[in-house]
Amino acid sequence: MKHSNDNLSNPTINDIARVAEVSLATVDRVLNARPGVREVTVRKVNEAIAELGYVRDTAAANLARGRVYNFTFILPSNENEFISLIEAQIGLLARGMRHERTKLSFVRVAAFDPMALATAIDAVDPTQVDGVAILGPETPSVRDSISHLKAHGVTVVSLVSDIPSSERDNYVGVDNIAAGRTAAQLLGRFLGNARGKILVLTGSMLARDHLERRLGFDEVMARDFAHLDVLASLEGRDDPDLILRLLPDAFRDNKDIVGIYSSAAGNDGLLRYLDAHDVARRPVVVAHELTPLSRAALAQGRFDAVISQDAGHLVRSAVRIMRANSDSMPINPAQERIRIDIYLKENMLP
Amino acid sequence: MKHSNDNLSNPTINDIARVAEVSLATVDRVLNARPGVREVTVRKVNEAIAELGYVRDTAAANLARGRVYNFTFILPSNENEFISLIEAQIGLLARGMRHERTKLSFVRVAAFDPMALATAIDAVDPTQVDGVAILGPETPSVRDSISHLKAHGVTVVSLVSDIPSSERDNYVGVDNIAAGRTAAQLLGRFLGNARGKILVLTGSMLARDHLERRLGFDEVMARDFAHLDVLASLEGRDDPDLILRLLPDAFRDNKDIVGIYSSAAGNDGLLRYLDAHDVARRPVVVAHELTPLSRAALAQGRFDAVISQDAGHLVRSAVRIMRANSDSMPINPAQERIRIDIYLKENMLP
DNA sequence: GTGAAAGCGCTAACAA
DNA sequence: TTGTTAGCGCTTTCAC
Repeated sequence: MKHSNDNLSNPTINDIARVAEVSLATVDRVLNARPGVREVTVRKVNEAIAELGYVRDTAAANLARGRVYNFTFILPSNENEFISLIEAQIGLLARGMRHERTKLSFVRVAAFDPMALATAIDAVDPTQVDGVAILGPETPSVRDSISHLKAHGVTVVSLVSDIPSSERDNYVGVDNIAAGRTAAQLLGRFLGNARGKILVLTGSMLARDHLERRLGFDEVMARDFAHLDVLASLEGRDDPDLILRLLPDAFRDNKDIVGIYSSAAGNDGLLRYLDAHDVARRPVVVAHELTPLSRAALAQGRFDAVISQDAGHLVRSAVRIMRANSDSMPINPAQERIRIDIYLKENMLP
Repeated sequence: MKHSNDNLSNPTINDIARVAEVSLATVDRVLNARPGVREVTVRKVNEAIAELGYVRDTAAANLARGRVYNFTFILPSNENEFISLIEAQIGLLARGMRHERTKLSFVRVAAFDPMALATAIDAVDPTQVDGVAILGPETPSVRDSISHLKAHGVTVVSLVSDIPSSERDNYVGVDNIAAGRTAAQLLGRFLGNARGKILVLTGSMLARDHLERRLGFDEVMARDFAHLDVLASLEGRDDPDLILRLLPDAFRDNKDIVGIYSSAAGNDGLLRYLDAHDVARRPVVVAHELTPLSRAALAQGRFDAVISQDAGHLVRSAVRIMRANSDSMPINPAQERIRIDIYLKENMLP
């Protein structure tokens, strides 16, 4: 039982030109919506395109154009292993795509600082850049800057943390509400019938991804694990030192912490605290993003599970989407859906 | 702080020809290792290539060649939701790649039948096909058939279940030992301090993926959960009806089954049994592959976790690898590493 | 408004 | 053994 797909060669603009009885140049003008073609001619060409089922060969088009894609990532500049991972993947992909007419660059701006981010977005030169991927807070100023960019024909995607109220073309990242739900389910199940309090570490109330995680977390905690007492979020601003300073109070005020959900960055602070204060009954810890640090913590049993998203996939996906948008080509949503990865000590591999 | 990557235009064969003081045709001959070029000339050209850091523009090359890639998948023909998912992804990708000079087809052969598989591999016409992806058992006859294919210049990848003793170019699928370890960890943790027996359903002793999963599962069970009693594998041959017939005996002989690891296909049989025999204390169930059935079971709380691998990624990866191999181009191992996905009810999404 | 022709980077006859 | 030339599918001057 064989299934094959035998449409020998696809139609080219030559075929269109012949059927529509016009020249190559005219077909090209219609194809690229260039002005200066009579209505009638446009229709003739479009009919031929429909009739033959023509699809443009993007590779050939880019070759002829000498087109070069220019994409920029705007990332937070704080110390953050996960962001470093993304940065590394950008560099890696950039090397690989130098010979595919695609240039990647990145800028780092102060974290959780909407004005700095807006300024960075405004600094993008629409004549030089085809697409921008933004990782940052969702605020009116950021929305305005994105709007400005869009008005100048730049494609914009939000990365890791969505900015749905803006005119961004796509969001590249996990469903953070579902990620929070997953963390809750894992923590709840791993705790078995233990009772006590759950400490939640977050980054910033400005960060939509952090808020969404908390939302999903609370939902499942309330629904499936009502016997556990979830504390208010500790806002660590992704800063290990700040977290280290915040934790003593939290543990003094709450003697019976049985679980910790570290929903943002700065895990180093948490680990340092736990190591120093060898708590009698080690709490079950679920953290975010597989990085060298969380990987080690997982291996040593200091973290029980890590919810993550693949930095390589994130970057490749963002670039594929920006490229497709630049060419007004469709994307494959299944390929671009970033999965919520769950890592236990056993499946984190090399 | 901006990082950019400014090597304006890349060198072309024209540049090589000029530097090496030869014609375009000669450069092409060297590039494609065609015969009939003097040693000295070859060296001159290669030096120019190295000096200029030339990298061939594959898109342009394929355009000139009119090259069409032809890849075939050989899949088992039993009723199996996961295989159907793969098949669907092949169809989907085939449609998308019709305009990228890539043709995909598939054949289905009897499952767990090395001779049928070998026959199917032998039936591949090396003059028509550039690459073959094989999902099937690892036996001497299969190895020989693969060897024959390789000798005729066809690229071969193993899919889902590896065939490492063969000359296959790559394996596309998860690390099944790690998958088994993960299942054990999940099952063990979810069981808390419950005690009793663990039922393991497998497909066939011929299937390397099934064997590897069992291996990893036993390893972690013995190490971390020695208080649980893991039973011998029940060989269900991925057949729901067979599984349904096997289960009553298993449950009669073992009154205290607290956990089930369904490591292969045929989940429908397991679910039907569990529904019909409403066991007092529902065992914790970890199964493999996210399919419509296992998805529903997760949502309803009949499965506690599902270990999976993304069918779309599997197919895209196999095609990318076969394409790269056909062009003797490097692959990006990070992009091709198939992740062990863990699904709970909370993160399976649409 | 429309068309002819050159050319993007590479390959493949065919000559020499 | 090497070079010349046409052409893959598309874009882009520059004429008409």
